[in-house]
Amino acid sequence: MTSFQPVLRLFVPCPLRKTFDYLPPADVEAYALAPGVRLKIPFGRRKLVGVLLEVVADSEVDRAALKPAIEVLDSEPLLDAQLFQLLDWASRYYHHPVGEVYQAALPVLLRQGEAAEFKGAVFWRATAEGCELSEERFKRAPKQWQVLQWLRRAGQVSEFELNAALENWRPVVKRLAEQGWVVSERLPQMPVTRAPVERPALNHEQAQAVTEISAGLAGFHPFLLNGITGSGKTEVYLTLTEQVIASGRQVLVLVPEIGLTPQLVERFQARLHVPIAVLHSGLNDQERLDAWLIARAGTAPLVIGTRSAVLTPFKDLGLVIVDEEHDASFKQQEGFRYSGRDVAVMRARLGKIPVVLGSATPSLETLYNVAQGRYRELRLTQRAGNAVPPKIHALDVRHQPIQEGVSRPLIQLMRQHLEANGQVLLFLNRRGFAPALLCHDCGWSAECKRCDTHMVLHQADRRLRCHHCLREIPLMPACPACGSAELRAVGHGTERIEELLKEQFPEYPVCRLDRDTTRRKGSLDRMLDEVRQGKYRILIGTQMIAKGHHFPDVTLVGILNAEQGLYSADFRGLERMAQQILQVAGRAGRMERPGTVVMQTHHPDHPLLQELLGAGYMQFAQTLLAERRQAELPPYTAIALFRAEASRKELTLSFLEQVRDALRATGIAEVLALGPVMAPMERRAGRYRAQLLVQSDKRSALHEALDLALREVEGSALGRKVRWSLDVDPVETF
DNA sequence: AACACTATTGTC
DNA sequence: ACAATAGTGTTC
Repeated sequence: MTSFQPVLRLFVPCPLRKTFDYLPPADVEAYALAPGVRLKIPFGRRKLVGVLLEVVADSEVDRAALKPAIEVLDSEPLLDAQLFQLLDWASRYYHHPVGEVYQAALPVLLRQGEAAEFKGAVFWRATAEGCELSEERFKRAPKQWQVLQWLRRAGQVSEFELNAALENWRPVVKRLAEQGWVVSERLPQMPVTRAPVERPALNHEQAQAVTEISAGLAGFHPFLLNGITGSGKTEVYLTLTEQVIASGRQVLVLVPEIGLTPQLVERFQARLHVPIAVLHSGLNDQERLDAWLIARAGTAPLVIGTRSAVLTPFKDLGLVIVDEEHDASFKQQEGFRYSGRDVAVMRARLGKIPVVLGSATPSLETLYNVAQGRYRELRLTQRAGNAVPPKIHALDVRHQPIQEGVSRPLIQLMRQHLEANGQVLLFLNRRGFAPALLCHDCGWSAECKRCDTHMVLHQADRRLRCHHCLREIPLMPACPACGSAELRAVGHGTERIEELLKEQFPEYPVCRLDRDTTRRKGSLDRMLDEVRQGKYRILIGTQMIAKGHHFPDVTLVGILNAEQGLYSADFRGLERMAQQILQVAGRAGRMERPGTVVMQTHHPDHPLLQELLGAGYMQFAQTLLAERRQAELPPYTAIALFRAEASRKELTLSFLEQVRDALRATGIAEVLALGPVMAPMERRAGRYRAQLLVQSDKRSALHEALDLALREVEGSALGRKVRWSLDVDPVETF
């Protein structure tokens, strides 16, 4: 029997590597439907929202097995042809089920079938009563006063602007609204900020960079903007963004996940008189949908966002900027494991527009692309105002009395700087009080029951925590093995250093910045403000302080344990260490007085460390690249990693052996399957973890082998018992 | 993944 | 005898 009714081919949000065919809903003319519209469909016993890929004359599936879709949800396609191309590429490149890739491109509310309709922006304004209040009333509520002043000054402020400028402003505004001092209304138009702007003059290098990039605005041109901290990369972004927006096109700025560097957003806001859509993790579903919709409609000429913003639809995208391109947080670490940076480059290629990758410490991948002539490098080597970049000194701590992780010479140096009225910043990438608890009498140590790791002592709340599975138990008064009371904290975390510093420098207030002290929303911002206002003189923190934020009054930076990167099991350990050291070093000082940066080390003679501190990052990176070439590691080869975990060790291993055998059975000689090996931390959260490394010097061969092997492995019985994933271009190899 | 169906073990 | 539950199969 033949039927002339056409068939709808859909992407369905489920982890199967295929599309699904449906009949059109009753009374719907299939050929009138454009690819990119959503449909509600029955799927098994559930109802899901799928995205139309195409309308086809016939299905390979038996027609009798086709179900009709329930309803069409959109009159216009949500995703355009170019985004289709991008998502299709991403699903093939990362070997991730298409349906889930499409899902990742839609805001939650659209996945749930909500209407894709922008209902207008919510504006807040001060009431007559609110306008009469004086600062007196807000002695105990400075945040409320700040917001109220802003609303009074601006007349009305949209939630987009509030989102962009303030973290966690909702409770503050809610308080004001309860008092009847502010009210909100929904207006159909988008906000436009006013306020005069100053444009600082560009130095020669900045101007050169702008000229070169804007000469390439009409086509795909990838650039590396390689600029040391303080060299004014942002000014280049701003100038380019102004140009592109003036020409009527949109700009996408991607930033790593670091509270979205409010400072960066502020600078864009102060400069551009246009609505900005900000996309970050702090938005609720409605806010996220609104931002997505105004980007798609073109109402927001500028979109600033983290990783997932690279999948946002645009009306007319003219430029992509990826700030801090080396940052590992551009790589999604679960599910659809894409790299926001790499997808951004592909997006620019498909859109025939330039992409600017900015960094003070570019990734080896990007430097390699420059060396290959694929990316054009633009360097910014001068700090604004002719400031000198800080020199990093290695402080030999061998044979030095080390008190709680801070050596005596460093303590003395701190005292000098504090007495000279400077602020001091210490960097230690380990939170908690001590990374281990040991019984001095019998040698027992506190291990996590579910992971192969020590429990970390958190002294302040007298608990032991596992930083890998989040399990926690109260601190025991005596050794559970021998009953001795001699339990000793071994090693140092930020909490312990804080305690030491308070003891050593009772006259100087100490601030600790780590995940434990900034758990509450907005508290990081508040503490950073207090630091900048000089409320604290000594700052101790984890990598949280290394990114984005700048502390002009800091004159001394002490790096306590960065050298552990020298022993990292991960092949990116050294690269990461170098980037971290330079990022931390760049936090200090202002133009007139560059900061002193001191790094404690047991290996002052280590050739790599000497090269980094002496010759600088670029030279160091060349050495690392040579090593990578020797070891046949990325960027000289392409790698992918199969990870597996299961409650039984043999299960994970035999699954990965099956994958390995499937890879070998493809007969593709250029592809090597290495392993499986157990993860460095074999057991985590009670499950055994292992991995299989797949490597090839031909990326196409790697993809082909992965495709074939996946087909083999996917339906296997073992594959269902084991939790597994495939990570193409992994940034973390465990 | 989410859900349902089937075989299996545990419990009164 | 029945229920909690581990193992399997299916999704146009």
